[in-house]
Amino acid sequence: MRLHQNSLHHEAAGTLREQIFAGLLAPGTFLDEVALCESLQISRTPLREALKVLTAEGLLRHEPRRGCFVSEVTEQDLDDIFPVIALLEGRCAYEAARNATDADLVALTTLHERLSAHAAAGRVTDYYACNFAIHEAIILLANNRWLAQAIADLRKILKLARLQSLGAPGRMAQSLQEHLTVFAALRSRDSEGADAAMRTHLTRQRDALRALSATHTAQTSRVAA
Amino acid sequence: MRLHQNSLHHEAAGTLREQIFAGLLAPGTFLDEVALCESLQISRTPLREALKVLTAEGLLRHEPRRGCFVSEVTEQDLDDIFPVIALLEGRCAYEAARNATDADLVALTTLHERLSAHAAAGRVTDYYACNFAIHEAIILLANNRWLAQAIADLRKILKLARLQSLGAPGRMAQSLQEHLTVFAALRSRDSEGADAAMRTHLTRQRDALRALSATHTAQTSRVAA
DNA sequence: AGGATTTAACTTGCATGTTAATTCTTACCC
DNA sequence: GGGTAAGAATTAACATGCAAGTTAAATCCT
Repeated sequence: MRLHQNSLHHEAAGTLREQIFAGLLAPGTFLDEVALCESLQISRTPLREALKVLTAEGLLRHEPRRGCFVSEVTEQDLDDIFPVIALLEGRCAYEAARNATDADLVALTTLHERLSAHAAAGRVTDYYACNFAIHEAIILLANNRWLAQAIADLRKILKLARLQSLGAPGRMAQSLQEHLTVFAALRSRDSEGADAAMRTHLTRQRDALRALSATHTAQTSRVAA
Repeated sequence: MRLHQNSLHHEAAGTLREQIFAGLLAPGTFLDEVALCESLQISRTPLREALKVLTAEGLLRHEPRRGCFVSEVTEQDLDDIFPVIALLEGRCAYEAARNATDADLVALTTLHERLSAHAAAGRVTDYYACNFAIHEAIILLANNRWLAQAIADLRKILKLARLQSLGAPGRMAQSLQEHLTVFAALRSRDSEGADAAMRTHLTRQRDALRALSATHTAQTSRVAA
């Protein structure tokens, strides 16, 4: 009857993951099995298998005999995660500087031209997407499956937190400059420089975020007062 | 009737994980669901949930409509994983040098005394265990949940490969010296030095392993010839 | 009236039945 | 004799039913 190209639990895990990233399932919310079964139009078995997968990924937290809840990401988690990603993506930049072919550099040039254009025009969403593409490209150039995996695992948690650091005034321009510095190092095959520049970029990203959340909490407490 | 302290799928995942690490389920072997159900005395549902968890961890590989197989670790994987672990545990040593209290250093002193004794007496198994305890201690001292998680994820894959690098002649003595170098840096709060020493230690570990596998393949091919 | 205890509704967790896809076997045709 | 196609067996994937545990409300006792 039905074409089982991909298994249902795999599909379910995918859609739930997207819903979590989209904020439809916010951190802390309880996941009612039967309700999700109705919404996904599947039975409880594949759904429960999907929940196990997402729990193993760290997106959900499982309390025995209580059920699953969307994981919550604290500021402490961000303080822990960002330095690790900086280390790992720094390493990617290091390797990328050694591995990149001329064709790779041409492709990266195009991406950076687009990034500059988006920054100049103030297109935040496009900037996010292009920024993401550049990071992905550099990770691919590192050509290390497990390095990429480790980064992906941690970035999943960040995605769950739905950070929007570019909201800080001037952050997009600063981010662009950092990216151009990384790219300059890549072009001149300066692996150490690329490593350092990428670590700086991600450290600054965390700083921008922290500043933003500080002003935000200050605002909310001012409203509360 | 039965006390459901831990759920069955959780228990099953644990025992299967141990069986994989112990080599009872060797890389490449197919996991027959009904056979495992009999051996674990559980039904197919919790078993399948356990398989999903282990697949997410990377210990198993899942082929749609075919089933699960124990993951195989190639030399390429080792070449990819070791540098990443070196980076991450290096960072742990860096943080540990800054975080360790005097009491922590006393505990580490005891562990290193034991490590030296095991090395002097040639007790390989005890050396492994003590070596592992020291690595764990330093990871804990780094006090970064996600850094520890990333390391644990990668070490799981290494455990699956059942590496025994201490088989190389003189490796245990060399390993001991490297550990003592790391510890000296920790004691003098030299975070950069601790980082570098730990990275060196793990790089050498990979080298010892590569040399060992080279002699092994040379031997087997000699036998085959 | 306030607190403790019992009980009922609900939900998770496990077992088993059912379906459908893949693979292996076998027979048949070229 | 080799290759292909049809069919049978195997089994992964899904649905459903049942049992046990948790939560919360209602009743009873002090």
